[in-house]
Amino acid sequence: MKKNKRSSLQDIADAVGVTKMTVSRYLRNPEKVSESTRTKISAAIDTLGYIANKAPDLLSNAKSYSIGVLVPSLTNHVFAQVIRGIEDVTGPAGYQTMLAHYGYNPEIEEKRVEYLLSYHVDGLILSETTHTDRTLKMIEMSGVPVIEIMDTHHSPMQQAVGFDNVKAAFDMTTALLNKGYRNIVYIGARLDVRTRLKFQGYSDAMLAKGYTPKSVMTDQASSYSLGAELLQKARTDYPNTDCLFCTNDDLAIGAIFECQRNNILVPSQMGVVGFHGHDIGQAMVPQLASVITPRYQIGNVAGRELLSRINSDLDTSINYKQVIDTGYIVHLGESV
Amino acid sequence: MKKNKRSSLQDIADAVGVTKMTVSRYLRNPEKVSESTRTKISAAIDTLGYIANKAPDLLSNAKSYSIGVLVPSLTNHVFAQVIRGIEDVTGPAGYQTMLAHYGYNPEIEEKRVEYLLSYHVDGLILSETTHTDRTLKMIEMSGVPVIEIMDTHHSPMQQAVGFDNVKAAFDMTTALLNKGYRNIVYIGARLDVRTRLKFQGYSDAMLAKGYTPKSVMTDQASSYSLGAELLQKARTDYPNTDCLFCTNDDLAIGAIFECQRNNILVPSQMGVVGFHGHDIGQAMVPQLASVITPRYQIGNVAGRELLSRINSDLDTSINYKQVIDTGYIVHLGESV
DNA sequence: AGTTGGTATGTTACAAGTAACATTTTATTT
DNA sequence: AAATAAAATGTTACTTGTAACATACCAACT
Repeated sequence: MKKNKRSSLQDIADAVGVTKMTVSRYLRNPEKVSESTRTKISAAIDTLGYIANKAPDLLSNAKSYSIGVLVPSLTNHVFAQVIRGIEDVTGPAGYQTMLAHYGYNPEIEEKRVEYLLSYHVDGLILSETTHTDRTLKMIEMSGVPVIEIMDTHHSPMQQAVGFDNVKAAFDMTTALLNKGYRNIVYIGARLDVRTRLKFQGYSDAMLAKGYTPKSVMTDQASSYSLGAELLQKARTDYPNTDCLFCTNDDLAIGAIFECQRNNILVPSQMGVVGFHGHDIGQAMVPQLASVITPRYQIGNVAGRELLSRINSDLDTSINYKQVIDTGYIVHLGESV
Repeated sequence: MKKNKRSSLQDIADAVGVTKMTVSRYLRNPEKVSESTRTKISAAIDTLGYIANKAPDLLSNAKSYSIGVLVPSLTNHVFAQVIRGIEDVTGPAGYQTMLAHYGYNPEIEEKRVEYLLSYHVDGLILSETTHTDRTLKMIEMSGVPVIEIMDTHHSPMQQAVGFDNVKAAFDMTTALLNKGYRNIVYIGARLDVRTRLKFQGYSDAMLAKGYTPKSVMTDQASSYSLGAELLQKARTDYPNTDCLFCTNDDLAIGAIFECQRNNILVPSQMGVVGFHGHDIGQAMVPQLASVITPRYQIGNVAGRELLSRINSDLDTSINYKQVIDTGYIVHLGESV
């Protein structure tokens, strides 16, 4: 049994007894088609279940009204809010999001970018500042506007929206030192660029006040249970640890749970700090100290900027460098 | 300044001095092109940064090697694992995922389905069992295979992979009653189909043993803070509440935190149960009682089935009804 | 030299929809 | 009734890549 081919404009036209041009007009400017024809076409479309084909749009190089959004991971709660921020701007403007993820891997990112460009997305939002050479080349040649989100520490391809991870970690570490912590250990997982940047900020702050940076790092993916493990490792490696600066909230929360299981009082015996300020950390007891990052706003601004560049006549992809800093809030909560 | 148009096969051909057919051959069957031409084409492609255009694939009705995956929400952690399960099968087989979300709204789902079909996806995975008439029509006419995941309580369009939400809630409620709880209150948010199915299972179990179902419901989206609120509402509405059966882990965890803030002992003064068995609930203190659902496996099985139908010659979209039940585990943890 | 066979490359047609222009039909005016 | 304007519909050309067929070229053999 053969699959029933989906119906094209031609099929509708045949059913009604006009040319496909008339059907095309009906879809685009109904008022240019006579009342009687309109009724017949409408009925035929309902009966045959017509679905537009994107191919001609791509062919004629028209706008696809799609934007490509690349996030490293769907498990990472950070990006759900970023995406909401993007779509709250792009959706009402008639753009659909093509969402893909690449597991923090630049080679996979390259494949995803190629995929998105092969569908002629009108713009790209990337979550990384490091890319393969071919990724850079493809984007440059395609001429689509690109915005890199989350980190503004590096010089952007074209435009970046986010905050400075080094500075954020520096500020948080300084606040912890001011609170009296001295043996702060940095806890890192999935050694991606941002984890390294935060470690740098932490180290800078420690060294600035004459303390030694210490860290427990792994390339495993973050999880609550990993946070528990790394707390134990920190206490073994550095027995007088008085505070953990975790690269994200998941690790921090896992560490706090492990403290609870081992009757280590937080914050009096152990301070614990996360990064991003997720709901769960803010809802838990004790409330988690964290750097609260404006994820929704980052998405929102990125979406707005991207749209404005898509709708600009200028080729903004050439010789265009701009950084938009959305800031962050050092929030000390109850866990330090 | 005009945007630099992306290069086509024709541009490569012009640069080398052959026809685009030769370039096409180079990409598809390099051995059919002479050594010298091959070298020149390869160089030109590098220089011009050629990216394939998907349009001709769509036009010639060839397979797009894309599958559409529709999830209700990206915030809901349930689906991150489902997607991983899907892509672990479809990725190695050369399929890309077109991911979209619809905020639990059938009208938006309809738009997303239309969007995905306009890009000629080879198959669809939907997370819902209720759809608009037009959604059903479009899918039927397009002839693409569809799999509905998560719930198997309803009769599927074609094929469903998941578990029976009614039965799962019934089993959990029965386990709670066997443990001695009598005043179990059902806590529901975002009144989607699955929340209602679970409430039905809970009610059936309560009534079967002669107890009165009680519930606190809201159509707000789930969150940890909402769980805290609903705990308080349950205690106000039903002062002798001894256990909360929450429609998901987020609400349950929020409720437990609120108990901790109010010095209500869990489980001795209040049992709390969630649904889905997420990491966070399993890592926390006390470990959350929950119905552990095989989300990765659901995605995996759905992906496998979809691929097998895409690659089948038969038109499996007609007169095809199959339900694959992946089961679930009632896990009582430490919070009851 | 002429035939055969293989290799490399070219030509044409096609898929779906639309812009631009062309033609036909209908309505309105003189 | 003829002329004109306006409305409705049709025709052609174009976008990209590839299948199917056609041609050109060169080497090997009779």
